[in-house]
Amino acid sequence: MARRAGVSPKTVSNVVTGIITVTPDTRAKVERAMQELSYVPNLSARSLRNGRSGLIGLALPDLSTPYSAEVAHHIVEVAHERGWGVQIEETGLDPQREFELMSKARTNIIDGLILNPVVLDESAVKLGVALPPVVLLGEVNQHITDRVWVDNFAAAREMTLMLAAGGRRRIAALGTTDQRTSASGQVRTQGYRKGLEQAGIAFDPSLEIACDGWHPRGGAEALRAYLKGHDLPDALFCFTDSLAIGALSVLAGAGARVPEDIAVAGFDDIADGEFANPPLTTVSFSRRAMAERAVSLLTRRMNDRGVPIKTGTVDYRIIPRASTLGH
Amino acid sequence: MARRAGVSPKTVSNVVTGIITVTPDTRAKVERAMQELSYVPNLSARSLRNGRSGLIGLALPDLSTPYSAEVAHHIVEVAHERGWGVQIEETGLDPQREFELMSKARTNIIDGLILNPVVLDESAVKLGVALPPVVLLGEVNQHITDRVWVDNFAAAREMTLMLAAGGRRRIAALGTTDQRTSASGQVRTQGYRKGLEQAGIAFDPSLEIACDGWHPRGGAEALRAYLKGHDLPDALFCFTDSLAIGALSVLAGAGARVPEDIAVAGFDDIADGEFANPPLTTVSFSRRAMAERAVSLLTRRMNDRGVPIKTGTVDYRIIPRASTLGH
DNA sequence: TTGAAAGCGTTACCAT
DNA sequence: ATGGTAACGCTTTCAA
Repeated sequence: MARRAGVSPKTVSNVVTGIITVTPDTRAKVERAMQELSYVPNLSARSLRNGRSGLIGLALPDLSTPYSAEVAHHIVEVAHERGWGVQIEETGLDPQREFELMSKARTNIIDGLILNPVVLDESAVKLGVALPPVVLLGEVNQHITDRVWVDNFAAAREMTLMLAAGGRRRIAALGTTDQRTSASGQVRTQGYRKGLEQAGIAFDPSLEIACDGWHPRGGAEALRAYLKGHDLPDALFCFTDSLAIGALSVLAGAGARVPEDIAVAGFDDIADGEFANPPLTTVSFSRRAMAERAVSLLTRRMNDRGVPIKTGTVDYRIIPRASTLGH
Repeated sequence: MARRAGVSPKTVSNVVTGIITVTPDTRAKVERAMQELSYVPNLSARSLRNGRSGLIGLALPDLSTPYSAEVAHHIVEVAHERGWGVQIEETGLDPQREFELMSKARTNIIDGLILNPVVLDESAVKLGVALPPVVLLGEVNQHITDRVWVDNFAAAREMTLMLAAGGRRRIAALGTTDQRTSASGQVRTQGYRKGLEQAGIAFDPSLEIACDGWHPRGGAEALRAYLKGHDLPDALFCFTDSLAIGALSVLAGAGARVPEDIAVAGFDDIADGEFANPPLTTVSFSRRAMAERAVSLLTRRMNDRGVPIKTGTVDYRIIPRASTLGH
C-alpha cells in the first residue's frame, strides 16, 4: 500500500492513470512517495478490477521457423507500440491445441487472440460458441471471425505463370498437401494448377511433390527421394522459402545448376532467401502490414465485440532473383 | 459466480485446484455445474490472491533472427510443459529497454524473467536493486544472478584452431565488436585471438571485420566492402551462422570457391546452416538443454528468492561440414 | 468435509 | 479536488 506513504488511498490511482484532475501539490506528494517506496502498480489487481489485462495472445504453429519468427517479431513490435504485451503459444500441428487456446482466452489472462491456424478449417472454429476476440492469420476457409490474409491462390498462380513465361514446361511443385494438413498448402496447390492451365501446360500429377513439414529438411528429403525415381524438372516451385532452401541444397549436391538446368522459386520472402545461393525468387508480402492489420482488427473487436466481421488483405508481389532468371 | 449454480462458495476452489479432499458426491455436483456454466477460473483474480500469475517473461534482442527464434521456441515449449505461459518482449539493441523489463517484472504480471542481454554488462544489472527472479541467457560479464551460458571463448578458440589445423593461415573474423556492442561478440573475438596465438599465427588486425548487426545483410555488406580493399583471406570465421550465410552469398557472387579458395565457418548451428551452399561448419549447442536449464533455474529462484546464485553450462561441439573441408 | 468471512490492490461511484 | 466505500473472483484461515 503505497498510499500510506503520503496522503490518500486512491488519489494515487488518479495520479498513476493520470486521467482525472489532481492538484499539482498532491501529485508531487504522491509521486515522491511512489519513488521512495519504488511503487509499481499491481497489474493483476488492475486486470481483475477492470477486466482487461493488457495482454494479447499470439498462437503460431512453430515459432522456430523463420516465417513464424518474422510474424511474431512484427506482432510483438506493433503490439508494444500500442501498449499491449504479447503472450506466445505454439500450436504445433495439433488442432486440439488451437481449440484449447481459444478457451484459455476466456480465462481473462489475455484480452484477445491472434491465431495463425495450420489445420483449422470451418469445423474447428465453429465449435467455439462463445468466441473470445480472435483474429485469424492466413488462409482459412471460414468467415466467422476477423482475419488477415494474403491471396495465396493468386500468388501461386502468378508465380507458376511467370515460370512458364520463362520458357519452363516441366514445372514441379514442392510442398503440396491436402486440406487437412494445411489450408495454405492446399490453396497454393490450386493456384499452381490454375497457373499451369492458363499457361496451356498439361497437368502432370507426378510433378507434385508432397513433403513432411515445410522446413528445409522436409524439402530436402522429399526432393532427394523424388529425384531417385524421376527426371529433373526444369522448374521447381517450392511452397515455402524454407523448402526452397532445402531444395537448393539437394540440387547443388546433385550437380544441377540453378537456374540453368532448373529454375527454383519460393514463397514468403524470408530474410535469408535473398542470401541463398543463388538468391531466391519468391512471393513477398509485408509482415509489418500484416501485423498492423491484425492488431488493428483485434483492437477494434476488443473494444466492441459486436462489430461486423472484417477481413484485411495484404498485398503480395513477386520478387524475381537469380534462381529463376534466364534459361 | 459459478458457485451459485450448485452448492458452495469455495468448495469449487477445492475442486478446481484439486488439492484438498472433497467428497466424490460434492465434486461431481460442482463439476457438473462448471460444465453447465462453462466456467473458467479467472486467472487475474487467482494471480492477485496468491501473488503468482503463472506467466514468465522472455526477453530477446530480436525475435526475427533464426537463433532467437529457436531459443524462443524451446523456452516456450519447456515452459508450457511445466505449466507456465510465456510473455515475449524484444529489447532491440536498447539497454534501457532491458532495464525497463526488469522493473516490469515487479509489476506482478510475470513471476520471473529470462533475459538474453546483448549489451548488458555489470553496470546495467547492478542498477536493479530489488531484482525480480531473473535468469540471464548467454555470455554476460556479471555474476549477480543465475545464468545459463555456453563457453563462447573456448568455442571460438577451438574453431580458430581447427581452421588453422586445416592449413589455413590468413584466418579472418567476421562480426567482431567491442564490449559495449555485444558481450558475446567480444568474448568470441578474444577466443579467436587466443586461437591464432596458440596456432602460432601472428595477429593481424586487418583481418578482423566489424559489421553492423549479426544478420545476413550485415555480414554481406561488411564482407563486400572489405573485399574491395583487401585480398581474399583463406578462411573466414563468422561469429554467427546468419553472418556466414550473408558471407557465402557475397563469396559466391565474387566467384570465390568455398572451401577451395576460402573456408567459411559459423557459430550457433541454426537449422538453415546445414542447408547452406555449401553446408556450413559451425559451433553447435543444444537449444533444448539451454531452455531446460534456464527454466529450471528460474523455477528454483521463484520458489525461493534467497537461494544461492547458480550458473548452468551448456556444452558445445564443432560440427565440420563442407564449408571448411579439404583445402 | 464444508461454510463463512476476510483480504489481495485496483478502480468506479458517490459523497464531501 | 479529494476521501470513503464497494466490488472484481479467487484462496486462505478459522469455525462448524
